[in-house]
Amino acid sequence: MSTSDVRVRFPPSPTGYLHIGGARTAIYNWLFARKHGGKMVLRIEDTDADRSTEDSIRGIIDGLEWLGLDWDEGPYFQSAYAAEHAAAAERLLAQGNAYKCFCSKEELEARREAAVKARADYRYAGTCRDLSPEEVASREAAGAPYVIRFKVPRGEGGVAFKDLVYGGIERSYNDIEDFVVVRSNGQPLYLLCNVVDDIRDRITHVIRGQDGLTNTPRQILLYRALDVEPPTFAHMPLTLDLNKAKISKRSHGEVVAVQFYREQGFIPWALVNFLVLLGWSPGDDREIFSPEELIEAFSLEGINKANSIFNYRKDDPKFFTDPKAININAHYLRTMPVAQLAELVKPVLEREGIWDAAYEGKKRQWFERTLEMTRERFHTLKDFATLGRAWFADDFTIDDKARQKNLLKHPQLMEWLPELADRLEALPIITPEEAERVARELAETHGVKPGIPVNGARAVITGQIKGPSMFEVFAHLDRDTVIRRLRQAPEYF
RNA sequence: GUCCCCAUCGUCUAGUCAGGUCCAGGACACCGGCCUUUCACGCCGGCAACACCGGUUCAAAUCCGGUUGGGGACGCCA
Repeated sequence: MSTSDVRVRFPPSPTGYLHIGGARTAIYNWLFARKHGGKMVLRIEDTDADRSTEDSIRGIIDGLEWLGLDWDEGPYFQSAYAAEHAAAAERLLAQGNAYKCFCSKEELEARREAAVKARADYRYAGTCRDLSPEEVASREAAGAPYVIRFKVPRGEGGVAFKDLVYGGIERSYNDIEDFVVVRSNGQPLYLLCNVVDDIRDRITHVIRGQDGLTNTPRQILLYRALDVEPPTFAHMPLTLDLNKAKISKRSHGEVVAVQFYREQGFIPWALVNFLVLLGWSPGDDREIFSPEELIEAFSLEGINKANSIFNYRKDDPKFFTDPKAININAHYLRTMPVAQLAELVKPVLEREGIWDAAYEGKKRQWFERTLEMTRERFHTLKDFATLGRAWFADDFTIDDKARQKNLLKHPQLMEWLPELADRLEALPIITPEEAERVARELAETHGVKPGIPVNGARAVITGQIKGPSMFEVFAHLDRDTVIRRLRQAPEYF
């Protein structure tokens, strides 16, 4: 097989949002396709009609697009191929690979419950497996509803396959029950639809979560019955929470949704970079990858077999998601080309109503310099509009700690700060050097350490307790703004 | 309960397939120091793991068996 024959698929069911676990599956598929010059197919598994609305589909696609994961074909919709699914079921029936089962749902459920109660193993007993054609015909004629079950081989032997992550997997026939492929209402089930779709889409590699591992032997049986060579399988470990439970929106909330990261000011690629590391490693110490580097480094062999844990603590005051994710995002924030960062900050400021069109015009340089000065201590794009608000707008609020520690502690600042304003105003042009000189002179005049007036100025000018060198700030910010905010200092006391 | 899978620092992981170079390396988080007008960045240092028991071997995180623990599947969901 030439490498360009690789075809993978990402088949989400529409849920209205992209789950980070799903995103991780998409990422691995995408990387594998890109690495081998293959194609990725997006297929929406919308057979469950009540869950599939236009909005719920949109949510998935939005998430993928935001992450920058592109696909080569699709989106295809599973529901569009109902006729093919039904035809496959007919074929299985005609070939004797499947049979009609008239057992009632209630009856089966009762048996299952009894088995659970008796702590026994439950499996369909095969009651209808050997019904005579006459019997089948008469029940059908009587209008008895039936499902179609796959006829799993009986006796010795089993299904074996080589998983690209887990290695050899084997399951004996005896452990596989005659599973249902078509509902009593005539609708084929996922197991069959999925196989039929993968055959039609000529999928060569199925890369999916480990929760699909037990489906694989049954699906291989389906491939065989349909006389098609099964694809290669690669199952990836799951992502769990700190209690080793599956992460879900129901129990963990928005943190599991990709959209949440967009709202929180994540850089899309940073999230991809974080997610790919959750269960995969290049085999060396690298952790930060450009898309090209990641495609180059990626391989299914690097996927870990053990489940990984998404290190998220609900209500953690310091980290709103896995600390490593935030760290990686912060890394990109402070190292990416500033022009590129500007593109990402723009919508954030726009949303807050503090964007100035001149930032793309004559204030472009000033804007980019501002980003450079502030990004060192920010973690998300949102920080530019919150912690960094004073750089772009007058409606910032002063941090309480900054007010307590750098202002109220030194009541004389009520006079010193306006005095600093006077001294700065007297300068023909405020340079960092000149600003430092006048600030130090002022401190000396009053016999205090320079840090006192300087940090007081930081509080009233930036609203923060921390930030870049204030001498740089005096010179960088609009002269009138600096002087005005210093003169307003007494208002904070 | 049955079947399948897994097991290295708090978390993500390297090392396991080809046993010795590993009294186990990196990253995040945490703690300390340096730098500094502040904080961050950066740099330096610290804390911290081979689940347990047995076997094979001159030698085991690495191979084998068992135990324990965890996860997944067991739907007329996808």
